[in-house]
Amino acid sequence: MDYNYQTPRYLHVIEQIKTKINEGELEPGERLPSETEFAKVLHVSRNTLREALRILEEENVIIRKHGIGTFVNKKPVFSGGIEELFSITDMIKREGKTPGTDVLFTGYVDPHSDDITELLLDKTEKVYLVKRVRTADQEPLVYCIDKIPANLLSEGYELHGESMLTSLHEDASITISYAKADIKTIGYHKEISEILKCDSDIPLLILKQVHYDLADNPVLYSLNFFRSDQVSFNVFRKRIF
Amino acid sequence: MDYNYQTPRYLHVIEQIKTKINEGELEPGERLPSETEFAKVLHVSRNTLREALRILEEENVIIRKHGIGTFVNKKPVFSGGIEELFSITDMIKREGKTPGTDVLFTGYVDPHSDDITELLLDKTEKVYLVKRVRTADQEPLVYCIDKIPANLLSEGYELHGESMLTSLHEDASITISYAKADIKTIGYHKEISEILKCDSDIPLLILKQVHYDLADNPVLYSLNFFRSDQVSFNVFRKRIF
DNA sequence: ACGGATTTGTTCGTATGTATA
DNA sequence: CTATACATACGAACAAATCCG
Repeated sequence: MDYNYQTPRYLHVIEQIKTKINEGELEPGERLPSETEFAKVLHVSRNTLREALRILEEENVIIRKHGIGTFVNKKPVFSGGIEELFSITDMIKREGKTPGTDVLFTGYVDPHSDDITELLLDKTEKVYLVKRVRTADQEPLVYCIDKIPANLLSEGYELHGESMLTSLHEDASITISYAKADIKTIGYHKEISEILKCDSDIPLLILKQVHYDLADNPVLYSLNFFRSDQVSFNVFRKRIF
Repeated sequence: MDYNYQTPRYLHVIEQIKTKINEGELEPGERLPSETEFAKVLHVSRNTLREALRILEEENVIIRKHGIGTFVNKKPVFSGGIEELFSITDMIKREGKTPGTDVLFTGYVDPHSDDITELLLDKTEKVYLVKRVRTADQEPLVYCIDKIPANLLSEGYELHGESMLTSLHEDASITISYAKADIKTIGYHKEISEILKCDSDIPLLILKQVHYDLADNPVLYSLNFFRSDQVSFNVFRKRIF
């Protein structure tokens, strides 16, 4: 056998499989031929095919199930048109999944330096802090930290329901009109990655937001840590001449 | 000494230092007191201070120089108001840095399956491929892959200058009016991370864009891999009721 | 409840091309 | 040029999970 490594064979296999998916020969959810069979069809060894499948699984194109088979992924990647401010609850519903919430902490705490800067606080003002994990079909999707200046809330305020935006509107008469968002990423966070059941090689997408009410006062500072294998953000960018 | 481990002491130290920076007591570029001196001021051991400094360095808040001192970082983080479509050249200039480009490859190649999908190509149509590293003050900032359908370009087209948007406009009479962008992240890419001189623990921010001309035809498919310690994206999000 | 068939997961051995010192 | 390490490719055997009669 004469080899030609200018482009490795498994990359060709990846291209072939992706093409089959794009052309509809393989449809989302459909099972691929078994590895031995598929290897014959593609004229490569089972190992080479497996190397291609390994990468495609990493890219979330396929899902492999031990003892059952390999399937084309249903593109479940959450994706928001980010210019529109929506709640995470809505984002999950929009994908046809069921949103859930694990509340990890609620209470009034001293503000950090970032909080003071972003929410224009006094050092003496407390903030109402909520830490939650939001799930889609029981799977953890995003870790949320929300902070609200205590003086904007009535004494016994507690978050009700799942959506912070809705709860603030209905229970605290605070209407959020826009937010300034900052999108960043970190590789691994020993606490948060664990909570989201993320491997160390899956980075986290961070959405750091300051929300403003109708009078342009900052009322909610939130940090959302998304599993980056589940989420991407869309933006429509207009050219300004 | 009675200890209180509900929150570790170095976290308090981090807060104190960040507060000093936010309040202007420590200005960007300024040198911090020496570690021994600073430790006395903050009433912690030098070890505790060093743990705090280690984390602040990781967060790009300070820079430590062996034998010289510790300095407040100049917040050189590139940050784009992403709804506005600008060239990377402009983005770098806006930060007051000098843009540079290392061209790694230009030429006509067969399209991949993604290219065919995004640019609505035939399998037979070639694409003009450009791979570049864009630098700011000589430091690599972003790895760019740009693809243009060959049939949109005249025979001898070559990219001139630094900005793809400008070159397309002036040399190929193609005017880009908007783009659909997708923001993702990956943890490590053995080829690209190396080119950008990224450690394995610095993830890459990916801006995947399809650019359209005035007649809504897709004309440019580009992938930008940013060093995530240098870049974040801003978005202004409006609430839609 | 059991066993056999199917399928993916794991590991070994061998060989060849590529890159580096 | 040689030596070495590494990536790529193939084949084969067995383990583990699943399904079905």
